[in-house]
Amino acid sequence: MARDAIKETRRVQLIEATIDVIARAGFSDLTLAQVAEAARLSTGIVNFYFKSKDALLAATLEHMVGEYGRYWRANVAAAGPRVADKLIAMLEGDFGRLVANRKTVTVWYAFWGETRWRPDFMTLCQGLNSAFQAVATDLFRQVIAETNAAERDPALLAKGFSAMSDGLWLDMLINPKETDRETARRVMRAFLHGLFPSQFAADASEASSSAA
Amino acid sequence: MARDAIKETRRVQLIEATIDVIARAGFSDLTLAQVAEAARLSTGIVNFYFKSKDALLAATLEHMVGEYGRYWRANVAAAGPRVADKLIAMLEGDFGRLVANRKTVTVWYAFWGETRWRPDFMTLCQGLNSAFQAVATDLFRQVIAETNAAERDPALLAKGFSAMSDGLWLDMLINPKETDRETARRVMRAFLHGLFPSQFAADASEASSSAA
DNA sequence: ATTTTGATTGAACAATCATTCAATGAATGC
DNA sequence: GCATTCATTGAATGATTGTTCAATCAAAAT
Repeated sequence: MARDAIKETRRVQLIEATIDVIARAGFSDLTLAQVAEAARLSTGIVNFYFKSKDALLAATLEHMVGEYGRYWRANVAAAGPRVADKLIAMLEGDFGRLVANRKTVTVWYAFWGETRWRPDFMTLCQGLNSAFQAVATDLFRQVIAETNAAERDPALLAKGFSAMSDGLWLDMLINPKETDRETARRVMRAFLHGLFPSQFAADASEASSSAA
Repeated sequence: MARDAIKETRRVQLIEATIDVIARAGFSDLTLAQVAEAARLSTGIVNFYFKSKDALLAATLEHMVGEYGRYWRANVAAAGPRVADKLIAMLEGDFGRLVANRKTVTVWYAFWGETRWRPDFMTLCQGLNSAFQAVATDLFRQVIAETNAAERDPALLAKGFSAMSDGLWLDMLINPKETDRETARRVMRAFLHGLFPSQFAADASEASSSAA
């Protein structure tokens, strides 16, 4: 492999190994030896490519934030033509296979659990959250305008929308038997339909899970 | 102090010290020496009252689950007379000073971040979640009956309600300047009012925060 | 072909920390 | 009072692990 291509290859290789190890062993049991082994490299390698274990973890979160950010932005951009379709795209993205799988959600919650004590983590999460909510707020603003529902507050709705998504991920983690991707999608759609029945279709199968 | 009273006193003392240390240092930096110091006892003490560090952490989560469980059940029981008032009580409880403060929310997320790899944590969180959602489902069922909204699914609404609450806690952690207790309450009320305008009052100040 | 540069290894080091335990001291039972 | 029980201490231990670095190996440059 060419020398100048190696550096980035190794960085990504180690970051992906880190994600694997977090998913398998958790944050508090993660060791650099495990990361190196998952990357099929030797133990000293991490400190060659990253200043420290903390730096590796920060780079890993940065990687995840970047990937997720590109993902949902692309989803919104591709959706349409109605504004409601863009909000649906955000919802569907959040509960699509690519991100709403057990491994990815596990790792997100591992990072969120540690964010409080790592300013660099905090900054990354804030950026992600703010951007997501800002776009959602703008979309809700347009839906509100279209439905002449001026009494509704788009920022509050966006916050609730975003928060419900994160909370449902937790539910998927803790109660996987009761909350899967499809159920989570239905929950989100139920709220959107309830708030703006003219913009968001009722889920035909909505009432079918009320056996609980 | 009487000998038989000491055991329980020390247990609680150590558990509360553990909560303090988690809040201050985080899960991954928590050491038994710190816990002992916070409890103003000596280093060996934890292994006298708890089988291991893991056992201490499990007992700490159990303590928090117990306290929170008694708290929201008491709130629901005391609220009324309308069904809607009981749901409002759940919401107000979740964003009252006692639980929706920075320290408590921090520690909850620290535990959730680790839950995935600790079956005992998982079981405790599942029980809490299930009970909360079961009661919320029952309350939504009654609200649906009162409003002749048979097309609504109470279980889905309860899941969304509960998830939004957890997600807003995360927002309070990550973005404390944009999301405080009062904002979170408004978010929750906005959704309830939007879904069942006849049962949940519109927040007079709802539209005042849309400057963002 | 030879030299130089830089990636990679893995053993060694130093620090941290959960756990153990012999010693201490205070409360309880007699 | 005396003996006994048991809570508590804090130093010692052993295991784990992040980090360093001298040695090795392969690619690039001359």
